[in-house]
Amino acid sequence: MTELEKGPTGRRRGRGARERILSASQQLFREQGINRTGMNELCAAAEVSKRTAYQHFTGKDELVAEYLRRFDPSVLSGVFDRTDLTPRERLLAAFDIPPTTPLCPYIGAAVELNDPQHPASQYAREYKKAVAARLADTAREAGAADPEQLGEQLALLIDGAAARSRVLNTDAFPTAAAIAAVLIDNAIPATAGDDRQREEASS
Amino acid sequence: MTELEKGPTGRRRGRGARERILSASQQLFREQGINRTGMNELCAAAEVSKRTAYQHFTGKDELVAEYLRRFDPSVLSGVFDRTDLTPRERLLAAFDIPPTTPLCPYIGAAVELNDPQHPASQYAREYKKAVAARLADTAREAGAADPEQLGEQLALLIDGAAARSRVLNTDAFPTAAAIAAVLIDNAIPATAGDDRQREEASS
DNA sequence: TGCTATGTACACCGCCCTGTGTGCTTACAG
DNA sequence: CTGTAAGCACACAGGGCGGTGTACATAGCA
Repeated sequence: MTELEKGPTGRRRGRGARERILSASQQLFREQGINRTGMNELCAAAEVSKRTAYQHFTGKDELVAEYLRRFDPSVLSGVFDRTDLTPRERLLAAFDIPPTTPLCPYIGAAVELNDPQHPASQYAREYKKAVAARLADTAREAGAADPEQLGEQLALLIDGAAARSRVLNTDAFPTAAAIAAVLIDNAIPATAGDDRQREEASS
Repeated sequence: MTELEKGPTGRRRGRGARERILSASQQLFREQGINRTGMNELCAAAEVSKRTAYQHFTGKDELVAEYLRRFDPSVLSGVFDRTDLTPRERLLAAFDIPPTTPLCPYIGAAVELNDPQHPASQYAREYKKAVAARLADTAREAGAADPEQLGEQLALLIDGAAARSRVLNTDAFPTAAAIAAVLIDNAIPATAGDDRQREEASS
């Protein structure tokens, strides 16, 4: 999406089938899940010949891994890079995921693939660790006493909200945000150099 | 498992194929997931003829729903019924799920089936609500200011720990328990009639 | 203009899946 | 002992799946 993608050789000939394949993956894998989306269907949606798809990806497994790697982490990086917010606000903003996101695709992939060795599962693990690390960094910036712990806790809240939203078909992120607010206030010493306005989450 | 199961007619003839089928479901669906477990494999594991299986269940969907309905909620009821613990201890004990449980099967089913209308998905929703309700009851018993909110929050923590454990292949329940302790202490007024020993979770 | 990488169209393979049809055997109650 | 419900063995239908083979079309650079 961000930039016109080059083929495997890097010469960028043809008409960008690879991009269309990955774009269709984003939509279909998320809407229907990985296992319920066949390669035929995916290629039809991408308006790409099946043969072409298998010239770009050795198999569905590789495509799935690339799909996760390419997943636009709009929520993630979009929040952490905002300089208009204090660190504490950034931590809370991570829970503002309004209507979209049927389920964090990393959780979905881990469940559907059911194989920790699968490249996609490995990447999902890396991603989750990376999110926790960025949360920990921001927590440190916000002056948390134990930033690593707070980062891990907030990451768990995000995953909990995602999973619970999926099962119950409702938005659980407000609940998670309320918990996050409590944890953040508990973890940041009162003398931290941050604007500590106290906001109660009353639903 | 609890009681010898009767066939569809209730006469209990034969040699209890239905029980073996459900028992095998418990094992295989949990170990391998639902979609990755074929009926052939399942029947072989249950030492049951495929024909017999389809005489007990109209289809795999019905079997899956019954598998969830029959899932031994040892953690759930086992914890809530313990009278040797104070309400507060019972809330915390819900996070003592030591080694087992690859993933809460309800989350797994919701992800794998990807259909909110599926009977199993509907039951998963009911179950999750029931857990939150029992947590809320216990929270009320423990004297929480807003027991419904605390129940929902603790339920979210459990789901978060389950999901995160699955993706990262590590045990996230201690982290969730630490958060729970904070929430519980924050939600229960200091004057609540409960033993309030302060326990810090330092990992 | 031609060369080559890229993409196309579509039939096809082998596999595994859910689910059935059929005829036979066994357990158990009366 | 006998009738009947329960279970069994096994082949097979029908379909979707991931993936391939083949012959052909096109885009873009030299």
